[in-house]
Amino acid sequence: MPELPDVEVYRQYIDATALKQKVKRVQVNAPKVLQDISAQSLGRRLAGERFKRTSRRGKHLFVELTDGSHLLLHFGMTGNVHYYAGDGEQRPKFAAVVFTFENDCVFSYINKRKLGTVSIIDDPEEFAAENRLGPDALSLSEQEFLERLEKGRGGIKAFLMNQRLMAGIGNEYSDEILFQARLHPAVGLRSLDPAARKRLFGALKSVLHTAIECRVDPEKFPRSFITPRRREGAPCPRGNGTLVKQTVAGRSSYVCPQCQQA
DNA sequence: AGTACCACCTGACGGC
DNA sequence: TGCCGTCAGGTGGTAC
Repeated sequence: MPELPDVEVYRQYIDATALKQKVKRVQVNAPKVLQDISAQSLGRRLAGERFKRTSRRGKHLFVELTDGSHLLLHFGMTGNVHYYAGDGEQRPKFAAVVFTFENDCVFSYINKRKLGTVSIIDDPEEFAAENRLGPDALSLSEQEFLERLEKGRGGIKAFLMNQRLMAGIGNEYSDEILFQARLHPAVGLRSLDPAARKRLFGALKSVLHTAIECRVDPEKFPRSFITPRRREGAPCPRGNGTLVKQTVAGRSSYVCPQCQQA
């Protein structure tokens, strides 16, 4: 799940729960997710620190600590977070890293497939530069977006998912954006006319904003979205036919052949 | 520069 | 019910 809207909702969730709490101890159940840090030193770095404030860039979530360093969370394909009272509720399944606070509440970084990342970094900006992460997709102006479009050469779906051009869009939301913009994912950037370019930018913003407003709950998504019915043979929300699945940019993609011409 | 493919991990699901 | 193959919303490396 975790693309930009999901990670934004996780961020808001942390703000509403674990923020300002002081860490008592850290338990690492899946050392695999730790990057450039041992379980022991993660615990040492965090003990006594508070979760001061959160930020996000694309699919990366940062929690600033009292000492100015940042806890970095990336969720891969199966990451999630959960906060609960330590005594009553039982530890969620697949809890990879568990943070216990002074108030005995628990913040859990969950990751079933362990493809995510937990680390401590000095500075998110520096991290983004080192990893060549593009600007957050929601902070991108139309002009910046169009400039990037003009420089690109490949297919439109690969463009949207390229984290170096803009950060945050993954497989699922790229399909939704392209459906809303009525563009086929395999269309080459250079064949897009100005109206299509503008439409794409509008769809990008509205899809991401809408998903966040709905707290990424597919049941709350507008009827016009394909995400809640993301499977082959599902009806096109515009009543134009049925969705088909095809591989584009190496990923499973769902398109309405009537609305989205190749 | 862009794409295609593999690897990383492990669970969920459908078919037999 | 049980086993097996297939697929999964991310990312990074490698090889064209």
